[in-house]
This record gives sequence, structure tokens and C-alpha cells, in this order.
Amino acid sequence: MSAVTLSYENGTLRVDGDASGIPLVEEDPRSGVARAPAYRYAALRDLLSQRAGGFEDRVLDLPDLDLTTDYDLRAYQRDALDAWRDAGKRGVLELPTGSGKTVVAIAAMVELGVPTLVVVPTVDLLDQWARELEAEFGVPVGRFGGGEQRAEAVTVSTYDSAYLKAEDVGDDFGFVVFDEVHHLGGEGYRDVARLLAAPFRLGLTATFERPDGAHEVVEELVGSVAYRASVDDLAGEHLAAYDIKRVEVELTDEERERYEEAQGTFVDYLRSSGLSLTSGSDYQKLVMRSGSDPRAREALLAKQRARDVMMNADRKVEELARILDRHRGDRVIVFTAHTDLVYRLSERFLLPAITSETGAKERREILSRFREGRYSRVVAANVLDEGVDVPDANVAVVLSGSGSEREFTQRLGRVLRPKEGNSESPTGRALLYELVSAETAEERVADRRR
DNA sequence: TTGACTCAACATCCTTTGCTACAA
DNA sequence: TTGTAGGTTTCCATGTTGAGTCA
Repeated sequence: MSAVTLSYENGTLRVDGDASGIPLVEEDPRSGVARAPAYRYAALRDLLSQRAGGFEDRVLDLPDLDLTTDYDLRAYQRDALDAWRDAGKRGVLELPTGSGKTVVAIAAMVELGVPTLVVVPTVDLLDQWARELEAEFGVPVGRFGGGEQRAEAVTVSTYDSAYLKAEDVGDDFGFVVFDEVHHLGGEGYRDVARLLAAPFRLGLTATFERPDGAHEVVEELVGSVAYRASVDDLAGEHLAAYDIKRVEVELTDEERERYEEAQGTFVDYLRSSGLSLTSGSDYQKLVMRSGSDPRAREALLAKQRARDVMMNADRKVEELARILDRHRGDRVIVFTAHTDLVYRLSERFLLPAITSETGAKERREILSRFREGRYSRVVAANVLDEGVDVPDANVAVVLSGSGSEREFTQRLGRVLRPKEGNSESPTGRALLYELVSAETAEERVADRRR
């Protein structure tokens, strides 16, 4: 058995020498070159080191980094770091929004002392991470994304840019941190993790599981969940204690009529077509059918109308008026599912509004005024759910939302940050109102997300 | 450099029963 | 006998984002 040489080539590991019988390695039938996916590097290295004949490793040639940090980890952060280390320096930490996931990643970087790539979903987060890493380590931090393509030993990238660059830089980093790692389950994004050779991997998220089951892919690429702390584990001590109040509102007669008509059309179609909806994938079937079947299309459009009615019910707006009145002295974020409603509320209550149509500059301005206390309320569609540094609030009002557990957790997280400089005793409890239209499908939707 | 635009990707979208094949 | 898991192939609508292009 002759010695084997491992090297990195365009997002794969090239295996030269006698590669027969090595698990994970397959021969490319056209070129005859034996290869393994780059993300298998750690596993392959372990396998080969136990094999007679030894092997030559030319995959990574990385400088040592001397990184230090002043952070003192909290007990749960230390536990999380320990758990990740015990898992072989691979795996996911599931920690709530506001619990200091970044700090744990920084501690891991210090411990490893190797070039590191941090991958994040938005340009906003890219800026935040880069600023924080620059301040902490006092080294220049590279950026892939937001119009920049500059590599450094410590680099932050968006998922999109990482996808475009992964083949080129796949052997430049020994450690990769995936922030909001649930995104990695996306069909395209998963390639980012596949093309990198980095043996050490850390995923951070508040909600690991995906309704489509793709978290299993993430487990394969990054590792399993090594440590998990829920909002309830940390509430009261490191996060604000909270209450959730569900308020049911009745549809007006006119809304009820429109709702029943539309919902009826949808349900009738299901019954007559023999379709049963037991899961999200069944719904997908219906969507596909609607491409060719006009009745299926009409059923879906009717469902859309029913959703509009229940989510934007008039009495929710009236209820919001009462809530805003009750919380005059509080900092309130109002969440909706539709942009139309955002603008309606903005006009009626004179609330600063943020949707995907709001430009970056205006958005920054609103959030900074909210931070400074010049605004005490904002209304937003889904924009503030994730990936934005949203200032502290203590009351959230969910006027409408999806059945997504992730969306709900993120929205709740927006009010749970302990008050600044006083993390020992957050001033009062945080409060989340959930407005639900009575006797509509929204009751089920609201149950699902909890 | 900025802003407006397009494009592609991602995420959610869900009813209350009942058929079939296969494993325990 | 009794549970229980179970596959299709592109895609009705809305919201959001990043990258790329062009003026």
C-alpha cells in the first residue's frame, strides 16, 4: 500500500496515490482522479491517520494566529463552549437571541488560533461581526459581501458571497463559524459548507430545527447540536422574564362573510379533489397542481383572501389602539405579516414604519432614533425578525404572523434583552401580545408556532 | 460613490380524516 | 394484527435579501 497525498482542489479533496478502499473517496470516472468532498477533510484525515502506510497532508497550510480576548464567559456560555469542544470542535449551539452567541464564537476563535471565516445571512450582520471582531482582536478583518471582497486571516462573509467564493478560499480557513446556521439548510447555501475544508466548525442559531427537515443536512455539514439553552432556561437571570398574552378578536360581520366564503371555497376544493393536507409537503402538491388546474388555482387564491381577512382584521387595529394606550411609557415593537397593514398602522397611529421597501438609510435612521429614545414605537413587517440589530424594547405586539416557530421565537427575542447596565434585574417583565382572529384558521396557526 | 433597478434565492403557504404498503 | 410511515416535481402569492448592472 503506497502513501497517499491529500490536497485541496476547487472545492474538493484530491487524493493521489492508491486510494482504493478508502471510505468517503470516489474516483471521478472521466479524469480518473480520486476525490472526496472538502467538508469531509476532518473525517478523512482521521481515517487515514489510522491506516498503515501513512499519508501526506497538503490540504491546509495555515499560519498560527495569536488572538486574545477580555471577555468573561457566563456559566452557560462556558458550558456551551465545553460541549462544543467535547464534540470534537464541531457542532451547533442553540442559544436564544440576546444570550451572547458571538462571545462564545470569539472564545472558540481564541482557543483555536487559526484563520477563521464567519458566515452571516445579511450585510447588517456582516458589519456588526466585523466591527466586533476588529475591536476585540485589534486585527484587520476581511469582508466578502456588501460590495467588498477583501480576505484577511479573520474574514466575515455573507452566505451569498461565501457561495460565490468558497471554491477559491476553501483551503484558507481552519475554522468556520456559521451564524444563523439554520440558513445552511437552504438548497444553494449548503454548498458553502460542502466546499470548505475547515475541520473546525461552529453553528449558531436560536432555532435549529427546520420544518422541512433540512437541519439534518446541517448536522452532517457542521455537526449536531452540542448545547441547547431555551429562552425559559435563561429568562429571569440573563434574559428578561416575560409573559405572553393571547387576545382573541372577533371578525366584523362583513369580514366573517368574506372569510367564510373564501375559506369555504378552499375547503370545498380539498374535499372534492380528494387532497388531504397532513403536512407542508401536501400543500406543495396543491401549489404544483395549481399550475395546470384552474380550480386548484382558484382554491389557493381563495385561501389567500381568507388569510388576508383574518390577519388584517379591523378589530385587531382597535385592540392595538388600546394596547398602545395602556403602554404609553413603554418601548413597543408592532409586528405584522403584510406591508399594507404596516403602512395603515403607520398612518393611523403615526408610527415609524419599516418594511423591505424602506431604504437602508431611512431604516438606520429610524432604528437609531428608537435606540436613543426619540421614538418609543415602531411598526414593522417581517424585516426585523432576524439579522438586524434591533434596539431594546419591552413590549411586542404580534398583529399577524406565520405559523413559523422560528419567526415567533425571534420576535419574542426582541423584547428579552436585559436592560443595559443592569442585567441582574431587568426593569419589569417583558410582554408579548398576540392578536388572533377568533374562529378562524389563525387559531391553528398561532398554536403551531408555540 | 450612490441610487434605482432586476434577478435569483429563500421562506412561508396547512385540514381534521382516511388509503396503502410495509414493518414490528 | 396493529401501528405507522408515506412519494410526485418545479412554483398560486407575498415578503425579504444580496449581488450585479447601469446611469
